[in-house]
Amino acid sequence: MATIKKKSLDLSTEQKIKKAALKLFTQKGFSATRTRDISDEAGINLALLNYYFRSKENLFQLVMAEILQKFFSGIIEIFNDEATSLDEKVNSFVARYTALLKEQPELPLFIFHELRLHPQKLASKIGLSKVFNSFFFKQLSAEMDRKKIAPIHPLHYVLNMIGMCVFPFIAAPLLKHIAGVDARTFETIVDERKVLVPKWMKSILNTK
Amino acid sequence: MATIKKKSLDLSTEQKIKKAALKLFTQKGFSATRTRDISDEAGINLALLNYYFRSKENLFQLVMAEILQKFFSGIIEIFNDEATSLDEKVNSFVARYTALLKEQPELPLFIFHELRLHPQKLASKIGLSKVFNSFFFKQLSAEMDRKKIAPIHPLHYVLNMIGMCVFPFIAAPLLKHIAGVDARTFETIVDERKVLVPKWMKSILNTK
DNA sequence: GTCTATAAAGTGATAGAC
DNA sequence: GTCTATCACTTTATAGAC
Repeated sequence: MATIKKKSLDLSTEQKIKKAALKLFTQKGFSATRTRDISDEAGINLALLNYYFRSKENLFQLVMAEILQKFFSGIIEIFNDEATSLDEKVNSFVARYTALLKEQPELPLFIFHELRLHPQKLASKIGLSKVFNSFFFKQLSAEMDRKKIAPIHPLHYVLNMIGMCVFPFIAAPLLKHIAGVDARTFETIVDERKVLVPKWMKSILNTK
Repeated sequence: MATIKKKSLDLSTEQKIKKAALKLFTQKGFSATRTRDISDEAGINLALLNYYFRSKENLFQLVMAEILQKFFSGIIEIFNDEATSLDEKVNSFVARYTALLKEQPELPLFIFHELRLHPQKLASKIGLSKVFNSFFFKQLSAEMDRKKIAPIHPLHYVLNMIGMCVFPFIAAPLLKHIAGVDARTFETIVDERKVLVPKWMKSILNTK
């Protein structure tokens, strides 16, 4: 009992602040989030936020770095795996990102929103240079060669795959609050897509 | 020469403010936009903003109403046209929204972002109740009946169609500033999709 | 490390002259 | 209608006691 693992109830002050910041930044974005909101959410004093992180901006950068790392590392990893087929990569991608997004549904809207406001500042935190000459792209080219159909720019394929996984979560507020889709139906849809998206991606490769 | 049409250079003060507000709100969102930014952009005095629109909030509501109307009226219109086939509707939708988004690429990210923050406040401004029993949905059901394949929830189909058009513009900051896709390539991709998306939508209907 | 109090700057809005 | 000046309030950040 000398050293016990940290429970969610007894986080360090620093961790409490980061957790609260993660939640509020992703929900409301950088500009709409007040440092007081964060300190309240964390259940600590406002001054402690600056004691630990110096500034709101600095706290944001730290949280953002973790989020971007978490969000994009999966793509690199899957795309560069030389042991898996194209189909397997699509399956992995869809399964992994659907799971991630069910856990943190606000992530895509948050990331793309902030990315638009500060593209330069965040660019250094994302290593995506390896994507375009990844093993995935080679496999994709080979597959299009093998078929008799007219090849498409690989970007089309990636946009479709990512978009099909991510867009439902971007459109979720619209679906739920305006189109009247209930939470139950939304979850069913998302789950069905884990099977459907890979099928559609195959049929896209066969479209002439 | 007595009455001449308004040129973009001699807009009324009220119009100048609305134009500036539209630009800045869509670029940065409500929270990150300062009323001073708007007055500067419009080339007028800050006090005039409140003289004409009473408050930032009020100006936002007005601008937002126009944006939402512009963005969603097209869907209703196309979906309820009983004179066109399913394929024609998809073609119309893709052509119309691609053109709209090439003109105002920030629209989707802005709309979905604000929609998430104030779903209730904006819900009344969007009439989407008619979508789910639209003629489009009836045609879609009929088409899936006619084919021998297992039918999918119509929401899958709509999410794919809208997502395939809209997602490239949501991902644009990522593509341009992080993945290194130049503006020229991006435009080519978007233009190619005007032809490709309808094809893919057909093949999705044939996927078993 | 944590708190209270407060400084310093930003931001929406208005009064009042022209 | 348009401007300058300014108010009232919010928000980030820090100083200093404990």
